[in-house]
Amino acid sequence: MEGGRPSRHEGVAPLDTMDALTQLSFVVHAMLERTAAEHDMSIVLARMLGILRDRRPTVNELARLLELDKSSVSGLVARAERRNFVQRTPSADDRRSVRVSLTEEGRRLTTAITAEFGAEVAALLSGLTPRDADALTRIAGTVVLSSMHRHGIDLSQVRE
Amino acid sequence: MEGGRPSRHEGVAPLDTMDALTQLSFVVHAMLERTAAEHDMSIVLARMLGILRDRRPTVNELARLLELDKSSVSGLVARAERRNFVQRTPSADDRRSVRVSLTEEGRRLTTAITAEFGAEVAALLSGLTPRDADALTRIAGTVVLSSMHRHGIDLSQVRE
DNA sequence: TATTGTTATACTCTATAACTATA
DNA sequence: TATAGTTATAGAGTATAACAATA
Repeated sequence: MEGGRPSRHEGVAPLDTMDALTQLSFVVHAMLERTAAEHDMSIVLARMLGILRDRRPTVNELARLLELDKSSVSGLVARAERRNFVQRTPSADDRRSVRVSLTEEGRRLTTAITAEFGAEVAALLSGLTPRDADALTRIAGTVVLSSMHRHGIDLSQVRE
Repeated sequence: MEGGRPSRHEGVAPLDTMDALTQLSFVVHAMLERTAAEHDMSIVLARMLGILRDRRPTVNELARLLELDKSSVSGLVARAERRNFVQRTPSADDRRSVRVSLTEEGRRLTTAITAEFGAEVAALLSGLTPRDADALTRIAGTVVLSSMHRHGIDLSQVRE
C-alpha cells in the first residue's frame, strides 16, 4: 500500500506491481485534486461537472454515474447550484424529476479545468519515451475496459 | 476528466491518454476504497496504517508523508487510536512530540488489507498478457519516480 | 521566539432514514 | 404501492487559527 518493500537507497529498487499501480493512482489523484483546488473545487465536484459537459441527467442518473447515494448527489448539486455552476430544471415528462445541467460559468470552469489537467498529465508523461507513453495509454485503456466489463458497466451508458 | 469529446489542444496530451490515466486512477482508487471499506476504514486511514507498517513517525512526519495539515493528522490519529489501531507514545528526546505506532490489531488489519488489495490488483491485471503487465508495472514505476523527483521528494524518506 | 501537537470552528462529502410529491 | 428528490442527522475528513507546552 505504501510502506514496506525491501527498499534500497542506492540503485532504487523497482516498485512491485501493486505499489506501482497504487502510487500511480495516488499521483494522478493528487494531481486532479490540486487542479480542482485551484478553482476551489473538490474532485467529486469537478468530476460531476465533467459528466455534465455532454449530459443533462436527473439526480438519480447522476447518483448512478458517480456511484453515490441520491442524497449525497442532492447535496452536491445544491452546493454547485449555490455557486452558480449548475442549474436544476424541472423535468417535462416526470414532474418528480429534475434535470441537472451546466450554467455558462460551470461550462467555462469545466473547460478550463480539463485543459489544465490535460497539461498536467502531459507534463507527468513528458519523461517517457513516445513508445512507453503510447503503451501506457493502450494498456491503461485495456485495464479500464476489462474492469468495466467485470462490473457489468455498459460503455454506451457511461460515455453518453 | 470524464466526458467524451476528442477536443484537442496544442501541446496538450490527447484526451485519450488523459482519460485512460484518469479512469485507471479512479478504478484503482475505487478498488482501494472498497477494500478499506470492508474493514470500515477510509482510504486515508488505510494509507496511514500502511505507512506505519515500518515506521514510528511523529504527527508532523505523518503530516508530511500524507501531505496533510498536522491538525488533520491529529484528528486522524485520534480516531484511529479510539478504534485501537494505533497508539501514541511520548517521544523520549523531544517532550513536545509523540510517536505514532501500530497496535497489534492495527498490524493485523493492515496485513489483511494489503493482502486483499494485492489480490484485487492481480485480478484487475489478469486479463493482460504477462508482457503488458510487466510493461505497465515498469512504466507506472517510471512515472511515479519522475513525479517524486519533480516534487523534490527524497526516496529514502518516503520508502524508509 | 520557534516548534509540536491539540482544540475550536467551519466547511465538504458521505450514508441512512424519514419525509413530500408525484407516479 | 413505488419512485424522485429533499431534508434531518450523524460522522469522517479537511484546513485555518488560536492555544499550551516545550525547545
